[in-house]
Amino acid sequence: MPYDPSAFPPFAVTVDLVVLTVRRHALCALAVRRGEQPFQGRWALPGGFVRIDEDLSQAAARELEEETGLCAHDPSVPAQDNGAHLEQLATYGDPKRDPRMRVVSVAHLALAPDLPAPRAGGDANSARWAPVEELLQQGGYGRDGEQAAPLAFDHAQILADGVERARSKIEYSSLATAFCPTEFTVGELRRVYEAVWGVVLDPRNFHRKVTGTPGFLVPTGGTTTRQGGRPAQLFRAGGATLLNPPMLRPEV
Amino acid sequence: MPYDPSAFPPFAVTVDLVVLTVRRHALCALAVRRGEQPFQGRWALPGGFVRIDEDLSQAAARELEEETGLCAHDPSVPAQDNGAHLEQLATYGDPKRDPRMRVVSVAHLALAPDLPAPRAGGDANSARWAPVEELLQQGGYGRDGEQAAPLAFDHAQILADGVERARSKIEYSSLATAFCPTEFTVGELRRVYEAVWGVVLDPRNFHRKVTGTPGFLVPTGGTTTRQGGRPAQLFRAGGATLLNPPMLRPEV
DNA sequence: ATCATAGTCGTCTGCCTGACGATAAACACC
DNA sequence: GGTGTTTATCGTCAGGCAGACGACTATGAT
Repeated sequence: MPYDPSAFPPFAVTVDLVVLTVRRHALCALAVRRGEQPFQGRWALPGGFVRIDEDLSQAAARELEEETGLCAHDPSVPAQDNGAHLEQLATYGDPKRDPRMRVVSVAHLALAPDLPAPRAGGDANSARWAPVEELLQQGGYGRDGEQAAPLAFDHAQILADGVERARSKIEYSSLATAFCPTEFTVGELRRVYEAVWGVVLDPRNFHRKVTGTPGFLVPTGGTTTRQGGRPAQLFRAGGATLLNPPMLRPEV
Repeated sequence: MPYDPSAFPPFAVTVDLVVLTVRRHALCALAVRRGEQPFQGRWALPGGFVRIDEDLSQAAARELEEETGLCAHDPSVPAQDNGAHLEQLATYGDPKRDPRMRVVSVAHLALAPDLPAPRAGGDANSARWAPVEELLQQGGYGRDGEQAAPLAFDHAQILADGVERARSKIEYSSLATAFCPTEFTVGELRRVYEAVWGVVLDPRNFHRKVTGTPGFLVPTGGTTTRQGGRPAQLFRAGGATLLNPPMLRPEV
């Protein structure tokens, strides 16, 4: 097929973000309220156009920083600053996914600790953390009795794919630590797994597993009682990124 | 950020294909020779522009059919026709990846059985199956003593990502059967694993594992001696797509 | 002082895997 | 027809790991 630079069909390319965190024992995602048509007033995933001189991961990091103030954490740099984990998720390009024009969206997945409060230009009403089940249930009712309209565009599918990626990835990688602050306890890490998977885990077997996996956790020497009860050892994420053998999700 | 439909930067969107098969005990990928600048005469992955009214997966299936005659196998349809497995891999959008213009490429991964001979408009010289190590080694020499120039664009990276995806995915899914004909023996399936992973597996433990995993293999009742030696039972791929527990790749 | 809460260490049992012996059924060759 | 070679298939055994669960420890609350 002969190549003609002027003949290619023009596309708009965007990045959409699935930003996940764990709050109050629930897996939550960042949602923003749309100010314009289409889907005006509906909740959507944060995102925006890729600039012409910008790499896809740069665009995703920029959008993440604009929406949350989080600094994207490059996976190739093991130094754990206060940044979030960011990785490409999948690309969505159905011709009818945006009624205005042909848009291809490269979705990214970000995992962040609980700390940050959402900010969207200072308008607290236009961005929020919402439990993923609330965002994904179609036609149900939200926490305040508000009608839970489905997410705009195909964002429900994107969110579902991102959640599934996160659920499976913490099985065989140390990525669950991305949901924790720099220093955390085994119990806090266990509550992350419980929230993401929606299950209850045995504290003793979990403790044996994570402390027995070399490179997963590094003790800092300190302890804390911020969860109540007996003081717990504080850990930092170790250098290992792949868990072998993996942490198995209980079946069904 | 106000939305202006005339203001978005225009991108070209393409699909590139990593088509893998197992031939002569080696994992091979489909490569096509470029007829135009840039990278004229170099080997590249097959691919092309996404049409304006076409979904990404449709475009990938169309390119796959054009290059190999293979019919894409929709993963949601368990009926195993003579089609290949096809899934989205990742999207590559470095601003400098194509010197001519801004191109975002949505790479797809296809797994096919050995049978098909490459065809690219009847020109046998412009398409071939090449062992992936040969395509990935930079500056080495190919089988015929031909200088093995690196693949065009960022296709070496795309191919490496596709190979790694295939290697890890056959661990926990039944996808290795996509490399086999409709009916196959346990030994043939084992040779697929050995070729993809580049290891040697114990035939006895492998046999126990795959025949003991419910839903993985369904005996057809027939036998064959096409591999020599004692007749082997013939199997078909079962309905199970996820292997639990997974098939573990030997370490190092 | 007592209780509730959370963390940590052990034990036991069953399952799975890796290593490897043994047997079975075809073909090639003499 | 024997003999060797090749591949398939079944069995055995020991070690590792996970699930179930008992026991003990160290804090704060009342």
